[in-house]
This record gives sequence, structure tokens and C-alpha cells, in this order.
Amino acid sequence: MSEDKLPTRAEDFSEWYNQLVVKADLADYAPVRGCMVVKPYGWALWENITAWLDKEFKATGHVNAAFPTLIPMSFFEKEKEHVEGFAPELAVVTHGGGNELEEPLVVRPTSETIIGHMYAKWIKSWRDLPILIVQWGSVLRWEMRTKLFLRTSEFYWHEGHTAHATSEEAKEEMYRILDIYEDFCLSQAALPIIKGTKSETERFAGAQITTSIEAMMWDKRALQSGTSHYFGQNFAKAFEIQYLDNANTLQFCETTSWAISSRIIGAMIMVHGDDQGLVLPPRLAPTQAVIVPIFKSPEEKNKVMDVAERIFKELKAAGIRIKMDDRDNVSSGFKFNDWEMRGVPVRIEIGPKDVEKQSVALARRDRPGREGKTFVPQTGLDSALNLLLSEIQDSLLKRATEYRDANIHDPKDYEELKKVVQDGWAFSYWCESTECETKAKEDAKATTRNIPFEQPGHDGNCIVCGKTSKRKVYFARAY
RNA sequence: CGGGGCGUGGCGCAGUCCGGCUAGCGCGCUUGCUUUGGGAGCAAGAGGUCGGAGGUUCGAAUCCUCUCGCCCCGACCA
Repeated sequence: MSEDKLPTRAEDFSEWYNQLVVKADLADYAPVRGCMVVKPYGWALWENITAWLDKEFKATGHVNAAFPTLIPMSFFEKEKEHVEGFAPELAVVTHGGGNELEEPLVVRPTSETIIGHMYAKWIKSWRDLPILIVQWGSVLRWEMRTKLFLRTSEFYWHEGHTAHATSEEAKEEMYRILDIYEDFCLSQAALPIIKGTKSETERFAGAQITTSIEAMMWDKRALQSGTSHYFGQNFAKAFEIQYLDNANTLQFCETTSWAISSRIIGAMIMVHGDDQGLVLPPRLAPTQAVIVPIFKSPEEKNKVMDVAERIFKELKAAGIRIKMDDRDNVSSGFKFNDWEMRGVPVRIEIGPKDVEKQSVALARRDRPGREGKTFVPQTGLDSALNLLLSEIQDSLLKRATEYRDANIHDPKDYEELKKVVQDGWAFSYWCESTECETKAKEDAKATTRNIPFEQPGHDGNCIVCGKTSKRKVYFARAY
């Protein structure tokens, strides 16, 4: 069954990814161009992601609400940059109930406009501020080239939309959210990320400041994994979001928006996955450990299953997301490979020998083969397993961080920059001019990812033009 | 939108150039028996308007015309 194997990442990373997403049972291709079906296993993973974020947003004073999928076309025309940014990828509804509509409706590609419209209606006084709303849902963008999770026409996300009295407050909100995103990536997804500010050309359509978290995939390309925007008064002016301050003066609000999408699943796949398949961080894995019972004769089966079921109950009671693989139509060897493909962090093998010795075999997913296999006693298995899960979580982040750091270069000159970005990132001074940015993009296909908040603290020379520059930026080929 | 390729059981394909009998193969699926510590074996089954429409012909998966859809490579984005 060699066709059941994935191509290795080195052979064909793109094909490895495409096959993995389907074989790991995360998603399937939908009968609609560019769209995906998120399968139960993939959705369970998404639910673990959303649950953590939702809890964190609520803890910082945000509330959830829902706005319509359909937005009047005219709303998009109110903010010039916004409409220019999104016009090419809008899906438009022109008919309803069998008749042509008077005004076409746009299927939301993002909700700044309709939420701005509502905020204008709701906000009257400084006492109404801040307003901190999160919407969980999906949006639609007519994409040219799609890839499951990374870029599909419809994708799932949360979009936070906030309105504030002052620009300081709004900017604080933007940074606060970026910190939550960072915390999520480090503590849950085991993704090392870099926080920073986007260049003018990479900025969100209509934003004054766009910040992002950027992650390095296995193929060393960059993936924007979350964004947080400060709009200043752009949308407030377009939608007349105004309030009376405590001196009875009419003021425009300052607004923000921010998002992490189902794309983050693609990031986890491309950062942690290996040639056997998916590798999921234990904190987010829908199944943290799977029990594979092994037996030959019916007598053996009885003995093994007694122990396996007892252990299953114990671990479940201990709060571990555990699964029993009692399928009798596939061999245990098949099951090993199957669960490795699905990225389950730990496999618990229980066979006649283990029943005899009152032990089990633990195989950790992040270290395939014999190296990752240990035999432990059945007593105290829950704490041993919890310890192992936490070790795996830490080890994934450590490994990904080392890999990223080893592939970030500090080129001496522009020639070297062009070379290093073919297989890594460059961290270089940049004069922040669009000319130099465009030149790098044309010469090396590398774009500026972000200007990180952490800087050396002294000036340097722009890697492209040599001019004295204040800050360094990451250049990389990006998804 | 430009270039390249493909539509044949659930999936992957052969057959198409050069028309010919009941359209094959692998995987998967179903049932049974033997198996099970790293992707099991045997046997018997189920499953197809050959993307669609029209045409040529005694006869079309195969030839002609039109059409629909998808995938891959180049200009956008979370």
C-alpha cells in the first residue's frame, strides 16, 4: 500500500501538505470552487483553538455578537482604500426571491463596514465607549489560488471590532490583542512567532497601523498567522461613528479590528508535521492519547481488553482526551500509522506482555520510531502521561523556535539577502521606502514580513539602498 | 485573465492516436475464515447514463462540433 504513504516534505512540500490535510481527516474538498469542508476531526481542533481565545477575549472585557453575512454594496464604497483592497475578491448577490435586487449585496469578506454602520447608530456619548465586540463566523473572498486552511474562499475566524474615545486607548487595544495572539501561539499552538508592524504596502486596506504575528513554516516560508489593526478615525469618518465627549464636543471614534483565522491550523501543520503525518500540540489536540490494544487469540483479547478498558476509564477520569481504538478489521501496525498520520501526541500500546508485566508502552508522536517508545507501569499512568504530554508540548515549541532561529540570517549586503531569502529569512535594516521594498520583491520574490517591536536600538544601513535606517525588518518569501 | 493538463464505479488510473462483442485494473467497500507488538492473507460479492448536449456511423469511452467543470503554473490576501 505504498500509495497510502505521504510524499516526504523534502520531495514535495506542497503535495505533502495537500495529501496530509485529507489523510489526517482534517478537511475535504468541497464541490464549490476554492471551498473546503472542515471534517469533525478538523473542527474539533478548531473548537479547542476557539475555546481558548474566546475565554481570553471575555477575560479582557470583550463580548460576542453576530452581524449579517450580507452587506449592502454601497457600504464598501464609503472607505476608499477599503473598497480598493477588497473589490477584486468580492462575491456579490444580485438576485433574491427570483427578482433582481435594487442594490446588490456583498457576501462579507470582513465586517468593518457593517459593524461601523451599526456602531454609528449605537454610539452617542463618551459613556458608550469603549465598545468591544467579537464576531465568530466565516467570511468569503474570491481567491485566485486556494489551498485547504491556508487560503480558501470561505474561511472561519473571529473578527474583533472595537471603538474607543482616544487613539492611545485604541492602540493599546491593538497591542493587547496581539499579546493575546502571541500567548496563544506560544502556550497552546507551540508556534514561535514574531510580533511587529506591517509596512505601508502590506497594511490592511483602510488601516493606519497593521500589526501581525509571523511564523516560519518548515519550508522556511513565512505565514502571517494573525493581525491586529488600528484604523485611527478612517472608518469612524466614513461611517460617522461619533460621540459627544464630556465637554459636549462631537468627536470621531478611534477603531480597531483583529483576527486569527482557521489558517492557524495550516501553520500548525506546516510547522510541526513530519514525514509520517500530522503532529499536534497536546494542548490543542482533539485526542491527546490513543489506546491500541494488541492480541492474537480470543483469550488474549479478553485479558488485554480488560486492562485497556480499565486504563481508558482511569485516564478519562483524569481529564485526558483519550480514545480507544478497538477496531478489529485493521492490524495494529495499520493503527500505529493511522494515528501518527492524525497527529495524536501519544499512543498507548497494551498487549499480552504488558498485561503480564503490568506495564504499557508509550509512544510519543514527536519522536517517531523506537526512540520515542518507553515502557511504564500501569499504576500512576495518568500522571506519567500528563508529564509526557507537557514534555511534548514544550519540546515542539523548543524545536520550532530553534529551527526558526537557525534559519534567520543577517546578510552582509543586498546580494547576500537575495540568496538567503531563497531558503530562509533575512533580518536587515531597511529605510522603510516602498522603492526598496518593491525592489526586493522583484529581485528575490521576498516581501517584508514585519518590523519587529524588538529592535537592536541603534541605526544601521538599509540593506537595499544603504541609507541610514532606524529599524530592521524581516524579509521572506511568504504564503 | 494568459499558458499547460484532466474529466471513465468512492479514490487513483488503463483503454481514446487506429471506432467493433458482456468497459478493464489497483486501492477502498461488503460478507466469511485465518490474522493482529510497525501499513495482513485468501475467497466470494456490491458498485459505472465513460462530465453534458448534439452530430457522423450498421456500431462511439474512442471521430467531429458545441458546452460545463476541475486541477497545475504566473498578477491578490488571514
